[in-house]
Amino acid sequence: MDQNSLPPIQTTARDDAVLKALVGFVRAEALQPGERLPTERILAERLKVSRNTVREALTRWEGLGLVERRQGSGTYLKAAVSPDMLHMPLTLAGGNDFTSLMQTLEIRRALEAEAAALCAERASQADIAEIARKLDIMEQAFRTREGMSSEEDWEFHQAIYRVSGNPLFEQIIAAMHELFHRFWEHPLGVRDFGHASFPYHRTIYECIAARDPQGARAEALKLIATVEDDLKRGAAKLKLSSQT
Amino acid sequence: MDQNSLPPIQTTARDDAVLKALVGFVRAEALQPGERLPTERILAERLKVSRNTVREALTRWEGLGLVERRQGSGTYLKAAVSPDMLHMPLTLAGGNDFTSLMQTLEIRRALEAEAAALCAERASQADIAEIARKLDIMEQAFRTREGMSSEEDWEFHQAIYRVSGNPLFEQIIAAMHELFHRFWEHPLGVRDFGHASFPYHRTIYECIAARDPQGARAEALKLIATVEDDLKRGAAKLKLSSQT
DNA sequence: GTGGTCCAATGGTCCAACCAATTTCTGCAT
DNA sequence: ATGCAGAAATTGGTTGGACCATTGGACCAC
Repeated sequence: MDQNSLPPIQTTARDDAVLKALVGFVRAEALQPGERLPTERILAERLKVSRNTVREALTRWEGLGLVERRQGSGTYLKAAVSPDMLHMPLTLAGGNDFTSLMQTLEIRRALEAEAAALCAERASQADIAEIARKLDIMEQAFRTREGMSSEEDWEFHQAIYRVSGNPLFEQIIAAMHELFHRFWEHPLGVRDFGHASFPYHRTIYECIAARDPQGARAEALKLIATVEDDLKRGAAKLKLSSQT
Repeated sequence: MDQNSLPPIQTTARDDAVLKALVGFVRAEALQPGERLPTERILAERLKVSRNTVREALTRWEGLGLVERRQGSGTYLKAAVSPDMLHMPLTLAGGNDFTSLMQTLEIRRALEAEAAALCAERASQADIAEIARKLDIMEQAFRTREGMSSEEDWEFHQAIYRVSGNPLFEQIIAAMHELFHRFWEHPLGVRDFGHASFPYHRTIYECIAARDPQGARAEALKLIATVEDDLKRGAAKLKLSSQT
């Protein structure tokens, strides 16, 4: 017997049902992000459930960033909803903590390499031209400002994720990038943070233009490795300075 | 008199305060994942807030995957908590269609390979023994039930993610695993789905036990490749059957 | 042991208020 | 009419109390 043939019975799932009904409502009314959805009291009455249950459901959506509640005003849609959304709550310990940054880099290393390889496989001529444009902008910003510009750098990488044909790359890395950003602004005392990664942007591009997935993957790995080195240097420096 | 002994009345953000207090409690008691935390009624009484407020707070933690509630039993810690956790709730508009599943597989391929490699680098003897145990259970389930058991298979992979030392692997892949589960409920007519992946579980383990990161990475890639093939076969079959 | 029954503990839901922030309306002075 | 301060209505946030459904252990008869 296959235990999968006996799915666990589910007698109650009130708040889940509320959310499902709410998805249906949003679609039926074609609600756009920013619009207000019915008050908790109305929802409770219409769905024939307690207001508490409605609140628990909305609390879940609020935690997922799908909705925003304003006391005295109402509850507002914050993002598009669809019947089969995939929720990926990521939690990592510590903010500027070295370990968590290193952990995000391990994830990014895996995804960046894969995205670069896929990009090299799938890029059209137009895609390659677009990436070249972002690369030029980044390189020019690097020369005029004499240092890595996180803004233009990010644009370049995003172009690669987009061309990879898989939107998940951009979304996942974007979530972690946000975390990285605050720290990027004021690096850990490493003056030329990210400097070493500069040349690899062009080598990645050249591999993509040459339709060389393995090369693109290798160059992406080298790029992340330089960032990891910078991070380790910064951590060592920080450790020294905190030893009074 | 110590003014710290006066519980400051925050007019707003009650449930946030509850979570902060809960973080303090978990650290003070050194609660490990899997352990039970106080009942809602006790928390409400101790923190001098309503039980509903406690519930809203716990609902948020449940949504973040930090905690699991079992009716009639209690609320259990599911992950380590720290005062300065960073949450990145990421919701993706997915679907049960072939394309979405393929996209999640591309992400999983990247992460699975990296996790296997890191695991091979970092595994202690105890870790290796634990993975061997999960592997045995899985192989036995395979033989007795003559087919891949998603439950035991998942346990094996989770063990690898855990040993990798980076909780993000488990978190991200777990979210995508959930999506796959839905799909498994509605099988695409491929009877022996996942069958081909079976032998690679042992080869991955052997590479890990031999502390061979590159080998582990290669075997993990082969495993994912078999799943991709199964998926493609299922999609082709579905396409045929839908052509009336 | 095995299988039942009972019972206390616990999360899930409900109700009916009241509080706090916000928005809307009202009415008066200009 | 206009502007604006204050009242009133609206809405999310909180409270306390009650009951239901599930769980898991204790106890008992067989």
